[in-house]
Parts: sequence; structure tokens; C-alpha cells
Amino acid sequence: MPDTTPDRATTTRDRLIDAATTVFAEHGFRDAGVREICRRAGANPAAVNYHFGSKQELYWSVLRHAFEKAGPAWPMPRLADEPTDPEGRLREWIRWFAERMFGETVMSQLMIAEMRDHTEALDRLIDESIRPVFEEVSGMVAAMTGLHPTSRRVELCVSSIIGQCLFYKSAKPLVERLHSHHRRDLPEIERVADHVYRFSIAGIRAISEQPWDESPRLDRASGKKREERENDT
Amino acid sequence: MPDTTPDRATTTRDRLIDAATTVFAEHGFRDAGVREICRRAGANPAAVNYHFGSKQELYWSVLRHAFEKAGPAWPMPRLADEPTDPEGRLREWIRWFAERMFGETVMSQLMIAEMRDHTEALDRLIDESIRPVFEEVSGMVAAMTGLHPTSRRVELCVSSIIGQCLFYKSAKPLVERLHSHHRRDLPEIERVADHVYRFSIAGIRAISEQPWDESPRLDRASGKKREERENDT
DNA sequence: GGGCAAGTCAAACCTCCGTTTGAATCATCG
DNA sequence: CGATGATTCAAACGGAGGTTTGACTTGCCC
Repeated sequence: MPDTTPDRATTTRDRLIDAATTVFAEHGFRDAGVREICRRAGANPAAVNYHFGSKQELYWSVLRHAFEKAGPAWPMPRLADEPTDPEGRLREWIRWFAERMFGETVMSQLMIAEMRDHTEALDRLIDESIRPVFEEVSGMVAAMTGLHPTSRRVELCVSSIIGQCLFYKSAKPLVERLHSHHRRDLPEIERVADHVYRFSIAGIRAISEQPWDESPRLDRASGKKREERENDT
Repeated sequence: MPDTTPDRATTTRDRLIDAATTVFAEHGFRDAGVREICRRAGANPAAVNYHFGSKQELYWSVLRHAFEKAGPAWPMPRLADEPTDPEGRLREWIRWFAERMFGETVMSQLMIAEMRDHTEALDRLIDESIRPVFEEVSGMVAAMTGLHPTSRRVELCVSSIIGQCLFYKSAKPLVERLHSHHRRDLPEIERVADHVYRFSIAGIRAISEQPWDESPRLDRASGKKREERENDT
């Protein structure tokens, strides 16, 4: 007896995709079990290999399917969509992104899981789904600062912004235990997004105003190679 | 024949701890294999169960051992250590933390791996090793802003700072592919740390100057529960 | 030396998991 | 109806991983 009502109307193949999407999102590729997927889909374990050839192929199909659905169903606020100022666009984008990080959307779960397990799917996932996000934010920051979108300073600012949001997702067990009043409802998400926005706007301004040496400082290359020490602590 | 010179002088138990520390740090608890640990330690697979009882118990011993070594060998710059200003202390702390995030220290690897797999060890790990870090940074931010160390605004600022640093660790495969000129040597780490510092200082000032409603906005609690929607995208 | 406990080892055990097999079922069409 | 191809199913296969077993070695004390 399957967990979820298996939608007898659809084909076994479709039910497998649906069930696998959920299980892969919850457990990642490695820890997801073919038997559990089939149980949830109300199908026989052999069905996976009959319809897809292998667990790996099923995974690819799930990702492809999630991509195609996520594209139109997950509209990222774009810089050119409305004639507001870059700051307003950034605020809107952070809110959008924070919602995706707090809410357990299947697509974000799949991406996080894939980042842990990194199968061969990671490259495609990054190129098709994450790089556009980076470039979009880079465009906003560039518009705010007058810097080139691919400049190092913009790159670092974008990482700072995304890093702040991603923190609540990737370090979720940590946040749940360390933050005194931790909730994940909508007003709370907006509170966090608001903070990230204000914090980042100030950071971006400070960085753009700083007359920085854009090239990576070669003058300090004299420091002995302290990198790659594997041992101790 | 074991991979690493197995230090014939030490006992089998100690060699097991050493080998297990490396393997657990590299693969996490779940993906680490008892057979590989024993191979590296030059021991028999049964040795784990003879000396520790189970793989789980070995894992606990590894964590305990790493804790005890990491404490004194991993000195976190403390606010009271030197009579500099809070800004200078924060700058020093970010540099220290960034080095730990970029460099592959065993302790940071163990923590990240444990955050993925979260076994029962996570709670202890957080309480003994991560919470002090949070509180230390909270103290710095509080000293800079005049806010209470446990206030919500300080909490959010600390998350922003740590989130920025953690990004380069938790999203490492992403950073490697998206950043145009990506290196992990010492000058590069200092470049990133410098950026995070300047970005954060400005963010903290902006947040502290904002006359914010400190209580979580209850007025918006009327929003219907949009949380926990599992489906779509 | 004899006995005894600690330690080590190869081999087997047990469970879980992805996959394969071969028979049974169903639909379609001549 | 009978044949054929697609689909479903229970059962088993083969391998990997943690654990157990039982014999063997080693060192120590009476």
C-alpha cells in the first residue's frame, strides 16, 4: 500500500517520476532508495529499471523534469521587468530568494542535495539554473555601483549577498539551535530578507566607494605557503 | 600494506583513531567505510569492533579526540585578548574564520560533514564548538553597536557575517565554477576576508542606526499559513 | 611450564540495495 | 479466438558494508 494516493489515472512512469522527485529531494541521490521510490509510486522495484534503465537514469529524468517545470513556474524577478531602481529590484530579489531558501521547494532541495553528493549532474545544474541567478544579481550590483558586472568587487558582493541567504538553508540545523526565537513563517522570512537587504545595501556602497586595488595583491605573495596543511585541528 | 606509514610505535587503537579521523573528515560518517579505515590503520576490520564496539562508537571517540585537540590548538581570537577596538577584533576574527573555511582543517571538515549527516553528535558539536564562536562574534557586534548581545538585530548581523564566510565552504563546488579567477592560496583568502570585513562593518553600522521594531512583527500574523507547502517547483 | 587474558586475524555472517530474471498479465490486432 | 508485444510482478542474484565468530598468537603471572 503506497503512502501517497498514487493517482491511478497517470502512468507508472509518471508516478515514478513524481515519487522519485520527492525522495531524491528529501534524501539526495545516494541515500534515496529505489525500493522506497517504488513503494511511494505503488510500483514494483523492477519498474525503475524497466522504464529508465537504472537509478542514475531515473535521477537524470527527475532533474530534467524539475528543470522544465521550474523554469516558468519559478519566475526570478529580473532587472528589466519593472522600471524601478536597482535597489528596489535587489530588495525584491532577496525576498524572492529568501522565500526559496526557507520554503522547502523541491527545486531548492534538489539543488542542495546535489551540491552535497555532486554527481555528474552538478555541472549542468549550475550552468542552467544557478549561473543565471548569479549573473542577474551581478547586474543589479553593477547597476548600483557603476562597476563592471564581471569585476572582482561585484563578484565578492554577490557572494556576500547569496551567502547570507544560503546560510539559513545550508546551516539550517545550526540556525534552528542557535537562534533564540526561530520561526520559518512568512513574516519571519520577510524579517530576515529585510535585514539582508539593508545589510547588503550598506555593504555594497562601502565596497564601491573604497578605492580598491582591483588586482589580487601580488605584493603579499612572499608569504610562505601555509596552504594545504592537512594535519591537526 | 597501509596507505600512510602506520606509526608502528603507537597502539592499534591510536592508529585507528588517526585513520578514522581522516576518513570521517573526508567522507562523513555515512560514507566512511570501516574497511578503508582499517586498511589505512594497517589493522583488521574486526579491530574496530574489538576496540570500540561499533563504527558509531568509533565516530564518537574521533569527535571527542578532535575536540580535545582542537580546543587549545585552535585559538579563536577573543575580544578581551588585546586592547584593540571591536572593529579590529572583528577583522582579526574574520580572517581567522576565513582561513579555517578555506583551509581543509580536519575539525572544520568534521563539522561540515556532521552538519550534512546530522547524527546524534550534532547537538554536542554545536554546544561545545560552534556556540562559543557565535557568542564571541555576538559580543563584538554588541560592543560595536551598543545593542544587547542577544538582541535580534545582533543575531541577524552575526548570521550575515558567518554566512558570508561559510558560503565559500558549503558552496565550494559552486564557487569554484562561478568565480572567474578562483584560487585558494593565502593572499586570496586575505582578499576575501578583507572584503567580508568591509562589507560587514558597513552592514552592521547600517543595521544599528536603523530605528527598528525589535519585536517580531505580530501585526502581520494575519497572513494565512503559506508555510510548509511541499508541492510544485 | 601451565594457565590466562589481551590482542590479532581470516573468514564467514547478515542485512540492505540496485539490478536481473522469467513467468504472468494485459492490450491490441489479424 | 490466438498471437504478439508491452507491462507488471515476485523472487532471486551479486555486491557492499558493518558485524560476529572462532582459532591463533603474544605477553604476563603463579
